[in-house]
Amino acid sequence: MRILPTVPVRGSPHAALPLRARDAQSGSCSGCSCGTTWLSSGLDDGDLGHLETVVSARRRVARGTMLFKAGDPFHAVYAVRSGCMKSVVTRKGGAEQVSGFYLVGELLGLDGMGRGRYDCSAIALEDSVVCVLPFPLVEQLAHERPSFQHRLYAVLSREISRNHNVMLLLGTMRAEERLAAFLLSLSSRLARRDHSPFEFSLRMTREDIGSYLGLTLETISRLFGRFRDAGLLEIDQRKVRIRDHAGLKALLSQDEALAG
Amino acid sequence: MRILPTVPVRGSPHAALPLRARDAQSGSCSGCSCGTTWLSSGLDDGDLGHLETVVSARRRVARGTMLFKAGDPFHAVYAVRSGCMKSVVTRKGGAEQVSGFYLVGELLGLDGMGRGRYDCSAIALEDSVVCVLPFPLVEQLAHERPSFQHRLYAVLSREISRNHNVMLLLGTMRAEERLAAFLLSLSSRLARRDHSPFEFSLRMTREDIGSYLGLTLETISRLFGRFRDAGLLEIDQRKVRIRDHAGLKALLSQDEALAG
DNA sequence: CGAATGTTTGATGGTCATCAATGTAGGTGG
DNA sequence: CCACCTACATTGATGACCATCAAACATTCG
Repeated sequence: MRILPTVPVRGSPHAALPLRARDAQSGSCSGCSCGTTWLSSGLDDGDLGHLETVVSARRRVARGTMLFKAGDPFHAVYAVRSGCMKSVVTRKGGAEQVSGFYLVGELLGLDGMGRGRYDCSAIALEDSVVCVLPFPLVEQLAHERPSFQHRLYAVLSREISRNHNVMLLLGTMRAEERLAAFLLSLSSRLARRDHSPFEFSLRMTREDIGSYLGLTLETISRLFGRFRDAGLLEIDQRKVRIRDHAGLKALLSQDEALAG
Repeated sequence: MRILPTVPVRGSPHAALPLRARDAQSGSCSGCSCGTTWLSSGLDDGDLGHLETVVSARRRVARGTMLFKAGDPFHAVYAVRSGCMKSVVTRKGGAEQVSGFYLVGELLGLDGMGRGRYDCSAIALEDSVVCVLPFPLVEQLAHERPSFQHRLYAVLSREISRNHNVMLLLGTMRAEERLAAFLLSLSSRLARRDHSPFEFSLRMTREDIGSYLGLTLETISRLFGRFRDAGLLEIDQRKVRIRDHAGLKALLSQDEALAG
């Protein structure tokens, strides 16, 4: 196996966590569950064993700071180990949009593979820790383990599918439906991580949500109010409690309900 | 090399073109330039040589018919050899949206790798021919040729980047900007295929364009009128002639122009 | 040629952005 | 501990932008 190129630490001045680096190099990364979500389903244990050799280090990202910036050279993919991140695309004109939120166990930075440069910036929504997966190593491991390879294709492709859903959301849904879809998606993603699907805390601001959904922060705020009044959910600042899951779902297929 | 699994022909009843199948199996696919666009840049000739072994067949797709349907099992990726295709995502509610247009030389079907099923349908905008790239073979070739592998990652990742741009478009641009962006993108993609960037013919209806841009067909029609009146372009039905390329570009960075 | 499909153009209104003002949490230093 | 400050959230008033509905026109195709 080729020697690990030291991963250049970029972006935030906080740098990598040196205290865990030795663990990582020895292949332990104990307690790091980052692999179990994005590559595990469908993998046998043998493949998971190899994943550890890819996790070369972890890195702490303080709230509000950038893990990487659009235009930075692409060296690694990251898995969120704790905390929460957002990715932001920027237009030449200067307009920005949140292009995704990344919860514990989810992967970010995949978009950088194409040009060799990240095309969006990653910013921590709260103090977070990510696992660094240097791309040359990912590539090599993929080459050695066909099932890992397959899994990697799947991850990339699923990112494309996810984007299709966002395009549908932005292109065809009205504000209410967008927020309902967003909340349901968040809920199910959290549920996958042994979190309650009905009670959680938003890590992002109304503005972030609005940007992601193509709406303004005021509209988001009003919608939360409307949802509360309709008995769909309770909301206190960022604490959300879903009261009527079915009701939220019903918002999505409204047109069908009327048509049928 | 493993034996080529016969590619199951799905979707349209038109099936594969038998007359060229022999060519393809012998590895010639003469005149098929589909590979030269999506995998060529940056590849040496040696790799291109291998591409031919992947192109197992071509398939004719009549205007308005489906190459594959959302939910169909994923077996192959397709490269447009002639004609033009669109992809369509469908919501459970029934709402549809055009998620992309594919010109000669471009790849479609990548989104199917994740779940093993296509998550959008591909429909021909005019009588078209596609090259069939059976996925097991693509995978195998990628495994054998690291540079091909790399190229494949790049293609997938670039699709993600492309989607980010569409999300930006749908999330932050107003109708005028969206159409300008669309026309400029089309223009530059055609230019890459030795086509004139200033004079071309739209293969899709106003409704398709509207769906893709998150607008209605009437809005598209009105915008074309406005662009014509502003001297930005000439348009006669589907024939477009760009008269003021800079003017179109200016529409995109409008806010910046005002801010700066 | 007729029928189907796609396009243009007009009138009207809904949805959501914008502007503006007030209210609330969370952190910091006196 | 309180006062303060900053960031975030709520709520209201107004109108822009674009969807919707409707009708006439053009083009393509069988």
